Order: sequence, then structure tokens, then C-alpha cells
Amino acid sequence: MTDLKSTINPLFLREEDLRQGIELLFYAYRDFTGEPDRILQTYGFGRAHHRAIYFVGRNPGITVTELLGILRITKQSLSRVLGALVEQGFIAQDADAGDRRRRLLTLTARGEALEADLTRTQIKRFARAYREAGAEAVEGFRRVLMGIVNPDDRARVGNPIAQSRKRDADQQSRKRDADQQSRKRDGN
Amino acid sequence: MTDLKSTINPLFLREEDLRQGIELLFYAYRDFTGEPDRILQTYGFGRAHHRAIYFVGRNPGITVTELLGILRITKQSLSRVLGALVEQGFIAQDADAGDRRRRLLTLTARGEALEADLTRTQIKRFARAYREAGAEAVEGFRRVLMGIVNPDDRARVGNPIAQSRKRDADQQSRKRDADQQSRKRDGN
DNA sequence: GATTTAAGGTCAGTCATGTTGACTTATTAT
DNA sequence: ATAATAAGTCAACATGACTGACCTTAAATC
Repeated sequence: MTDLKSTINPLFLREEDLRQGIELLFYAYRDFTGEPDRILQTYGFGRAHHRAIYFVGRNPGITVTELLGILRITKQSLSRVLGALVEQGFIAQDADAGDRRRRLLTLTARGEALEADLTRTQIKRFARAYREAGAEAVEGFRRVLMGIVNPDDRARVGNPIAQSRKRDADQQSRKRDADQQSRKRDGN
Repeated sequence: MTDLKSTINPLFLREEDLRQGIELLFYAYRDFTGEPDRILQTYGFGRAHHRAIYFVGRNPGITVTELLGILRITKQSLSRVLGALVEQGFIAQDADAGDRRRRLLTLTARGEALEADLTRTQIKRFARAYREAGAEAVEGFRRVLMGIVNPDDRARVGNPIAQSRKRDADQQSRKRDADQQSRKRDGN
């Protein structure tokens, strides 16, 4: 594919190629979530639980507000999911010593075990894909997909929030639409 | 990022890098679907409608069974969505002359207009990302993401079904679990 | 110190989109 | 003639989004 067309001709921006990108993202996401979904079913959990577990595991001590910022859902939506995970002992909440309004979220041993179980399947899938494609392709993959992510969120991709916490705080103070953030409807 | 680590050391398969991939896919998919979702809301439609419109537009004359194979949902799920789209004149159904059991699906002029409207936002996002990343990166993006897709479905990524129809037929006859395909639970 | 703001939680109701299961109707294939 | 296929339908249910209205506690500001 490093042929004339894509090398010397910026016409690689043909609609066909762009649609291929759209479809790649659709199929990849569909298959990427398939295996974890099956595991979650055995626990009576869904993909929403997976996301919560994943990002709490990735950001130990994350606050509820920060988690909402990553997931882009309402706190009412998160509360059901988080409530179930706390109740069943996968996630622990502890008041922040500095600001006792905040509840710091961490995975329990049980939560870590489930997180590892779920993430293992996705890690494997990526490991195979990275290995088969090679280091250079992986770098291209990163560059393109990072370009798909909204600029504001690029900093936190792949980075635990510790590094981006200051930036988040800035954004939040810049404007935060009251209590009920305006969220778009979803379903998938 | 073309540093020593990722160039001469296959250790680029570190868990950190793999998790970055996972997160990239999560954030990219989340942002990639955001704009269309907002447009769809004004029609009272959701992401499921978008997917149906997209793939019918991409595969004019596709049958219901073929569409189900792409979307990986049950026909009962599709029927609601498809029913609404047909009823409101976005999609037309016509009996196949050769096999009159089949209903060939095509977009109406109205459907094409909506499809274009929805896809435009995603095309733009990809065009920018491709342009900024460069042709080589795009090739890497393709290779990696194709590796994430289940092998069985790689052939149809980016290809209208015309080309892959024979293969689909083979797979279907190989085994097709009765009427109610075994589908995993979802939500997202 | 009183008031406002922020972080978190909760109750109630709705919607979109997935799922099973059980049938029906045409049409084609055996 | 019978069986299989393509499509559709009715019913019930689960999940995970959403809005709106409120409450509590703790911190920040006036």
C-alpha cells in the first residue's frame, strides 16, 4: 500500500479510504468488546461495569467526578454501576483526607482480579495485532487514532490522571455547566 | 516515539503500550460517534439507525440477513430500527426478482441525504486525522486495526458486500444456528 | 459566621437498543 | 409433498443511557 497513489498523491483522502477507516473502527470496536462482554455476563455485569473497573484500576484514587469526565455519562448512570461494584466488593470508596467531600475510588483485590481477567483478553488481542503489524505500523496507528480523539482529551489517552489532573482542574473551572451536565443520549 | 525503545526493542509490547491502545480505541470510538448522535437525536433516531443507514447505503440491495450479519444483532432488534426507517421513507424494500423471499434494501433519496449528513462528520474527522498523520501512518493504522478485527470479518472491512457475498454464503451454510442466532448481550 | 459552591448521592420516570422465545407467512429447494 | 430459508411479528425483559428534582456534607468565599 506504499504505492504511488498513497505516497505521492494526497488523493489518498478519497472517500473510499475514509469510509474504510469508519468501518475499521466499527468492526474493531465491535470485536474488541465481544470477549469481555461474555465474561461480564457471568457476573451479571455489562460493559458499563467494565469501563468503570478499567478506569478505576488504571487511576487508583480517582474521584467520582473525574471518572464521570472520562466516561462522559451522568452521575445517575454511573451510580447504578458503581453502586453494584461497591456493594459486591469490587471497588472501595474512601474519603479523601485533604478534601473530605471526595470519595477516592480504588479496586479491591477482587476488583483487580476481575479487571485483569477482562483486560487480559483485550491485551492479548492488541499484542497480537501490534506484533503482526510491526512497530512502525503501531506508531501510525497511534498517530491516526489520536487524531480521531477530540483534542481536549488527547492528553489523557494512555496516561493515568495523575499527570493530567491539573489540566482537568483547569477545564473544570473554565466552565462546568451546573449540576446536570448536558449529555447527549446514547445507548451504545 | 521512534526512539530506541520502540525501534530496537520488541519490548514495545509492554503492558503500558497495549493499554494505551485499549484507551485509544475507547476514546476514539466515543468521540467518533458523538457528532452523528447529536444529529440523529433531531430525527428521533439513535446510533442503531445510523448503522442501518450506513450499511444499507454502503451496500445497496443488501438483504436483511446480510445486514444482520454485519451488525451482529437479532432480527427482532433490527426490525424496530428498520421498520422506523422504512415507515419514514429513508429505506426502501423491494423483493428480489431472482428469489422473491428476499427483500433488497436501498436508501431512498431522503435516506441518502441523511446518510450523507451523518457520514460527513465522520469523514471530516478521518480526513483531518489522516492528513495530519500522513500516508505512512494511515497504512499503519489500517494494519493494526485490521488485526484487531476478527479474522472472519476482515474481508468485508471497507468492501461492499458484492465482493464478499460468496464468502458470506459459504460461512452461512457452514453452520447457521437455526432461527435465533446465539447473540451475546450488549447495550453498547 | 453566614452564605455559596462543590462533591457526591438519591428517587422517579423515560427512552433506545439489545436480548429470548414462540410463532406465522411466503417462497424456494429437496 | 415436505423441508428449509428469508422475513416478519408479538410479548416480555435487561441494560444503560437520559432528564429533573432534591438532599447532605464539606469546603470556599464574602
